[in-house]
Amino acid sequence: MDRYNFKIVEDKWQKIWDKNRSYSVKIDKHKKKFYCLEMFPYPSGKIHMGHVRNYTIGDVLARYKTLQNYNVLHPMGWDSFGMPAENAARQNKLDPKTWTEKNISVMKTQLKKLGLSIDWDKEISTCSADYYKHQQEFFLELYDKELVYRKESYVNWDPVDKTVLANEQVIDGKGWRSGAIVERKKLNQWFFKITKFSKELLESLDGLEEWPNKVKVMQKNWIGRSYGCEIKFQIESNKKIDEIKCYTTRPDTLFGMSFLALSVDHPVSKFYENDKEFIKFKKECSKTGTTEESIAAADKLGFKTDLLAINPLDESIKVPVYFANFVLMDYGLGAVFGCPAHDQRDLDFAKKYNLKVTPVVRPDKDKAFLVNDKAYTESGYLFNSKFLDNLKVPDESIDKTISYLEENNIGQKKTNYRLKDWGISRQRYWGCPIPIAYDEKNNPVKIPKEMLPVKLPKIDQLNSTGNPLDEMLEWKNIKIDGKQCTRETDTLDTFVDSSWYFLRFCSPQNENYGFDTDEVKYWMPVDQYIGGVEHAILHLLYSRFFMQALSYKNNKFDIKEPFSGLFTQGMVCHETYKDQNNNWVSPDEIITIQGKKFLKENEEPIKVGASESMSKSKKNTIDPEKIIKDYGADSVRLFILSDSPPEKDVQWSDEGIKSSYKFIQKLWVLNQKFIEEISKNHARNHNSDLEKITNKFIKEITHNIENFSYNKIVANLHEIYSSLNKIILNKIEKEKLIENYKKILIAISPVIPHFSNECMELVNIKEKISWPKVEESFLIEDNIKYIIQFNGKTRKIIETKKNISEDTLIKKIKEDNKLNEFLKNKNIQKKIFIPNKLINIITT
RNA sequence: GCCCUCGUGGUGAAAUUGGUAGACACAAAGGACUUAAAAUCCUUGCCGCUUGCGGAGUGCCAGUUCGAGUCUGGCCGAGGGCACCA
Repeated sequence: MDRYNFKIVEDKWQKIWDKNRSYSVKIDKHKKKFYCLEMFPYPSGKIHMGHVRNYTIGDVLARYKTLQNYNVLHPMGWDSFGMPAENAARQNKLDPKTWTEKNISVMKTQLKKLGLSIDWDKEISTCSADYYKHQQEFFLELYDKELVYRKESYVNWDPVDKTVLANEQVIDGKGWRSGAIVERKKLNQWFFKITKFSKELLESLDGLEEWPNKVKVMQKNWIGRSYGCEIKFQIESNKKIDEIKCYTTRPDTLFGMSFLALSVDHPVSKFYENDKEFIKFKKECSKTGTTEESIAAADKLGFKTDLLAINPLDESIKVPVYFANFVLMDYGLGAVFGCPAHDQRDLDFAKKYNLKVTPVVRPDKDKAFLVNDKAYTESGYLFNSKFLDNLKVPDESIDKTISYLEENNIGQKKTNYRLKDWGISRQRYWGCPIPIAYDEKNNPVKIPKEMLPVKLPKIDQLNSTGNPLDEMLEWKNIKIDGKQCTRETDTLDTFVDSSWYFLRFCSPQNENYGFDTDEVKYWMPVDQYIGGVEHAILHLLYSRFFMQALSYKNNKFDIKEPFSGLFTQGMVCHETYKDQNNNWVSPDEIITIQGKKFLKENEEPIKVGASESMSKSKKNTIDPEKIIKDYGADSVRLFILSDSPPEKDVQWSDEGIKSSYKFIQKLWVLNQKFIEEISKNHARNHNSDLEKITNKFIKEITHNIENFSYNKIVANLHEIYSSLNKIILNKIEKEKLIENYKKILIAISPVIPHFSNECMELVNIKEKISWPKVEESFLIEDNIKYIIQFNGKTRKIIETKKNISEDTLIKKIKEDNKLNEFLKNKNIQKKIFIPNKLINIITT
């Protein structure tokens, strides 16, 4: 028998699919559509195992849906703007474009070797002007709808690299690349008004039934809605301040107020901008502003003003006003009233500055209650609160207090969101230029539509620091309507690129606009989106915002949610290895002798560490290209799906991939047995279990694909192999054998497409294939396995005819030598009889 | 601190509505074939007594039930998210 030569077979089928453009699709209104999308890759150089897993999961689904006669859109593109290209360009002294394009071509070849059913005619790349031209139009569209604005805001500034850093690029207060201490710098930045849609983005999460709950919860928390109240405080002062407004979720604790705290950036701070002590205090506050943990752990600091705030519920109570380091300007109103008894931060602050602690909520109505070191935040009843006394906290107390405040024009009910507007300016070269210029008075001017795209100027070599666009005077200076202007040199955050690419895939060549309305109407929304959970908030929230923004004031576009189904896959992990000096060692440098691992070089023993997600720094990566070369794409696909459910992490192992490879070889042997068997001319049997086995398999595999239980599909493959292998030489009727074998080959084709296509060709399946239907009639069992329990313990499983009566079953039990023993000298107290399943006999 | 998820053999995991716990694999051990090795095939979760059978068993402790991996409450542990959000 021949061995299965995956090299020849896989290459052959990939060429056929390419040549026939087998996966190119067009709108077909007679067919149901299915849009299957995996998060597109950043072209960093080579594909990694994470990509392999992501795209295999998507490909199984796309192939399955195609076999179910859906019109399947399964495209691929490149998220090709971004920092790694700039960094690589700086290091290697070349143009980011050259580097990016080279990577794309390498990775495209690699992806093709995985045998993915991708419509390559729809390939897009976000760094191409054909793509970002439309993004610039969208920017201007949102600008016209007042969903884009410019304001001064603080950024993380790396003074050495002269660039803005994202929060996650600041490690312990230092730039990740330069190591310089990051400064807080105020810059003019462009923002998308994502907060305008806070309510919609939050509330429509409930309609996303095919999203993982985890992701919805994360987005909910991120948007962070709270219900509360704005309260006006009259101020006693010699300055021109008459009132300060605070936001609170606990207006019912107002009688417990003992101070008012303001953010150092609060408008009132302008009265203190010449106060030396205040300037010193403000500086002190900004020092503790780097990592989030340090903020949380930081001491409460305050600066006492000469102002007094009047309690609006009792004008005789006057409390001091402080600036405090724990009050944030960009949440609520940048001012809070302090109620130490019922808020831990306020209590810490009050202790430090010797302020009054007046409890106003107590757990029991009539018992005395004191607060010592721990603020009381539980439910209870109001006291020390005059006319509010005895209200139930929080059920009555909050609403009643708000009503009172509203009636007396002191406060107003208010819903607040934690979500902040999306800052989209990046002081970077390799990104989409913002289509704006500034006139002589520095007012922003839109670049007219006919002057789009604003192309990124070519660059031979990036300097080591800063944004080269700043220095390109020829490019920067531009005349708009005869007026001399200067271009915006910031580029857009690359998350903007990925916020609408799924629309572009519907009509990637459309020139007039980012997408063709008919195409988008047909294909959108994405039925199944698949990617890593690390994008749970940013990318997925931004994309949802983009749909809100496009449909806002636009009657031609009404897609509010881009992804109706979402699946977040786990990571690919591998054991980690260290040598005797605790240096990371890569799996290729190791040999295994009798289950123990040694360094190839000098046979020094290796310390085996925990399995962790593959990363270059831990040297535990496995190169998919090499694995495909050694074992073939089908083996890799099979292994990456086996063992762990796709939403969990999977352990890569050498043994595992080898066993997948062997399994495909076994299937090949089986295929040869089949060919030989049908060529024989011997007498054949009428009866066989083949239909039962096949239909059970089809039923299970269908159920498992529908539920993303891909690890179970692999188990199904092993099971069908084993059952088929047992009966294939049983002289089954030829037609029956062929028909069932064909169904099996089709059902395994989404997972191992090259192999099954080759087999189908060899066994002469030529007609158009589609997903086999389960014929339930074959699954009806005549015999039933009865579980026989005594006192809840299973003692035996006996096979009987279907639908026998309880009495008949009892009779059978009494006839059974073993079971009879359990009835000897016992009284039957009770019987639980579940027809065709189980009997539980309770004896005493 | 708050929120979410998860605890099943040596390992990754199955168990669709509460009804045979450990499917399917990996590893290890033993066996078969072989002059030998590789490859292949078979057996093996634990504790007891020779096949067979019995007992315990799904992080821990209770509860509901004829019956709990699955449902309820409490505790312990791991992972993830948010974090001075008023």
